[in-house]
Amino acid sequence: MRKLIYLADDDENIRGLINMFLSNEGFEVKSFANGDDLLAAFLQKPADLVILDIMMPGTDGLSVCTQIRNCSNTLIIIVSARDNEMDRITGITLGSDDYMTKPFSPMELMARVKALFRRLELDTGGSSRHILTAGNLIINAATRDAKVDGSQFDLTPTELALMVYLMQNSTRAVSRDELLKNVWKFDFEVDSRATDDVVKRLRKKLAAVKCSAKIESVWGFGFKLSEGGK
Amino acid sequence: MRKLIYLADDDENIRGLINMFLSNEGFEVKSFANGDDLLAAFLQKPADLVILDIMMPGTDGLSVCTQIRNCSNTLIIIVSARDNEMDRITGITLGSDDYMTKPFSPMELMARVKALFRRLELDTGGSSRHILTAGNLIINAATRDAKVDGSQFDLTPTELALMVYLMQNSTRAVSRDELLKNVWKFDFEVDSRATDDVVKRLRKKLAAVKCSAKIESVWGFGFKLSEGGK
DNA sequence: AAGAATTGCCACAGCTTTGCCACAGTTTAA
DNA sequence: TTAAACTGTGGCAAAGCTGTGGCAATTCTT
Repeated sequence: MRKLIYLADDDENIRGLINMFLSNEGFEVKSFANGDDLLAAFLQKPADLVILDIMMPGTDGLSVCTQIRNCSNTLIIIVSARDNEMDRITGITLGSDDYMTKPFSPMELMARVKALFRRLELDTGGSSRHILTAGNLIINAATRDAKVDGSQFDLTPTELALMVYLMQNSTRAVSRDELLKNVWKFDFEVDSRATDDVVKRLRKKLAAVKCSAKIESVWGFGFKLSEGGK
Repeated sequence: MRKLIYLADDDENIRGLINMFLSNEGFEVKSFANGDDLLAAFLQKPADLVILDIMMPGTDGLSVCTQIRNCSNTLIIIVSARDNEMDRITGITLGSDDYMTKPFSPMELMARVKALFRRLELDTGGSSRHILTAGNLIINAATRDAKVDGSQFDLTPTELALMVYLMQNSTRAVSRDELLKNVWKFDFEVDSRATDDVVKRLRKKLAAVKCSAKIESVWGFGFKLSEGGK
């Protein structure tokens, strides 16, 4: 799906220029002459990325940045004619993801916009990445390699799949149902303790190789990976 | 958990400087005099963020960047003495998340490092809209995390469900019947003091972790959450 | 085809949760 | 003031959940 980008700058030439470059790259762009209009539009329909000039009539870019960040995770780039250390630092600290000073190269802006979307992709859709880590455990899902402290050990297909799923979702607890659905591909409701069995075997193997990562039980729910004390 | 940062630069002064600043901010830093050493260490134990100089003896920073990006999602910042548009653009395009030119302000580097971690956090952790708060209590219904003042504590399934319901309806008092119907899924009329029991245990747990939010009884009706404190 | 590996299931033991009870303390209403 | 209704508390036992070892069916290997 095409990414939607909002742009606020009081200089019409700059708006046109950036708009052109971004559109050429396949982005959907909406530009605004001031921050208030952008904010209003954003509250109506959030964009995937926002580019804000600091000095604008009405609410300044930094305030708009804070307000957007208060209610959204959207990517934000701040652009400013003022170039001193303090401005950059406050700009970034206030919640923007990048800060560029005018005059800037449109090409560099393009590169940075793409870098931000790439980062978003890596962080969220990251299933394309095959190397997973948890504590001293490294699993390469592509080559089916599992290593602890550099020494390799074996996992069966199911064990590997379960481990990979837990590692891909290591920030949260995963329910047994979710595992049965996504690792076992059972669409229907089943009452099975298959998950417990695989976890049982995984725990034994991980302990045998002194892996710092542990599979913890979440009572009445499922499991959660813990990296284990550093 | 402390973030691990790898840093490669052939200038010992710069290594020391950056190392000092990052350490002061609570990061765990390991610095290397060239890219090859860093890459070797990274393959052994991946870091959370990598800072690469471009011009170094041995493999240059850009190649190291590409190699790391090939096998990992780690955050990468490229730092270079060369400052022209083309360098910046290729640097960012090759897979780094940010590009800074020397000489740079250590404070700005700090700000950008933190911005990258913040983005990572936004993309992975806080992404879900299931975060509920009441006083100093934070419950993430999706990850089943319950925290008071940042320290996590455990809730049983029923306790969690009841707490979430109360927090979702924190503006009003909730009757016992409503709780039995929506949390216990009892369709029929029952005379049960199950709610009181769970509330009893919840109160004990909340008090044990010095939670400012309290479950208040509404006489002859049910319960109501109060944020407490302030 | 025989042997090995994998994997789901079972049964049992041990632990946690949770609803219930009895009783004491509190609030409401007559 | 008193009785009735309601809530807080500790204990308890049934129900539910998890860890474990063993086992059998299936699949993979040789």
